[in-house]
Amino acid sequence: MQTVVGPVAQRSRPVGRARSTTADTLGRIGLELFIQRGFDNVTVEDIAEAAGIGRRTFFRYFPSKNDLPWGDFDALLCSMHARLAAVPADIPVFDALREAVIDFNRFPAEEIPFLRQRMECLLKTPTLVAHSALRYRAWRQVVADFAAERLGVSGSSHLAMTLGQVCLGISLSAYEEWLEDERLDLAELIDQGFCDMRRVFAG
Amino acid sequence: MQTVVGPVAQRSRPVGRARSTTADTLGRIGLELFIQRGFDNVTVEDIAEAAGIGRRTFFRYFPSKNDLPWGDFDALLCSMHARLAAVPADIPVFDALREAVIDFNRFPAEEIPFLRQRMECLLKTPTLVAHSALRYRAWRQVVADFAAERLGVSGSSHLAMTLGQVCLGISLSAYEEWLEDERLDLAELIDQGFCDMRRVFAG
DNA sequence: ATACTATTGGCACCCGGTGTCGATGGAAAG
DNA sequence: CTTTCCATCGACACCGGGTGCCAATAGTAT
Repeated sequence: MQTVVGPVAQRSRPVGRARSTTADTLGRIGLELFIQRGFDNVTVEDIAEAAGIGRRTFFRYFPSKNDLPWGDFDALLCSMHARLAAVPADIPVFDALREAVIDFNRFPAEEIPFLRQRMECLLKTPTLVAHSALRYRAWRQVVADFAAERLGVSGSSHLAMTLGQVCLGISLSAYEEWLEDERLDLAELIDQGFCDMRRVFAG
Repeated sequence: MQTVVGPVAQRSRPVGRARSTTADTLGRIGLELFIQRGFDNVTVEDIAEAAGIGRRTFFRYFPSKNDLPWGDFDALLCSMHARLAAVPADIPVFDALREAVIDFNRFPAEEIPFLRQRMECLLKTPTLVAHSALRYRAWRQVVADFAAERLGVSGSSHLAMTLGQVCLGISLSAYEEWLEDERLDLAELIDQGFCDMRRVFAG
């Protein structure tokens, strides 16, 4: 289940022709174009041309045009996994999830403007909204596995999977709200989402 | 935001050439093929041929191949809206949502086998999982609008949108579990999802 | 018979994505 | 320096989904 890499992963073996670019630079070039012209108004050929490579080669760095904006999703998954693992064992599950999700979505101030653009692209382009559903699946599983362990159930149990779905829902809702107003703070919105759900669900 | 219709909607005006099929029959023919051969192994041309129409005409009944399996989604939306409206005003929001979501997903026994096949197709075909994300948006909004009214906030407020996301998450999780075991009851799974979330979130 | 009109379906075309295969260019071995 | 090796590259052909265009079709109304 590889996300983004480049031909045959990055073995440091220096044999064969050198790669002509990296997934990272290709990703930046593509995202730049998406932000400027809109995802649907940029063809893969446009990106390839801007990067000075062939159209065919693009698909050796990204499995699809849709996969470009998320970049290295596996890294995000690892990040989320790490946040969850870092939560002390004596914290209740609700708080553990809340803390981890908030922490996962904390970014240094200088990255915020770029994050806004990236998420604007990801959450307002129908094609990408759809495609992202496939990526979210893996993220939910990371949450589900954690919740399962804490609650003493299987990682594929209904309870664990539902918690994964709910955490994702709270995150997405926070992002959508966040995109509506420059002044809002993402972490606060996520926290508010968790607390709102606690309030409504507790009656 | 039309989903499925057919050329120029169904005005009963009997002028011009008669339509050669309906979205409903076309949908049944297509779904049958998807279930038999798998979504990715059926081309639009296959469906058109099986229905005795041209490929071009298919796209006048469904905006895309992906839209076929959901059928008349607007009808589902209306159904969900009706369930929510039918819940007495003195019921707490949590219970109102739970009741409505459960009721929305209640089907007569004879439809269950077919529903299983349809949902199997919708939830296990990556292309359709992705595309469905676009449809879910409208469903969540129906939930959000209801929650907003009950809670005295705007339909686009963060709280209302989050409740929409969470209800959807609980539903999807229940469906995935349901598909794993023939003997499970969908309504019970959804109920369990709501109660589990109440339990975990209340601490 | 004629006029009118919505639907149809064929055609050309765009774009994303894939299989194939020869060309490329760089490191290591002779 | 030349040869060998080989991963990457890029061109080409091809497939399938989706769209604009337009003439042909098949009904009703006059």
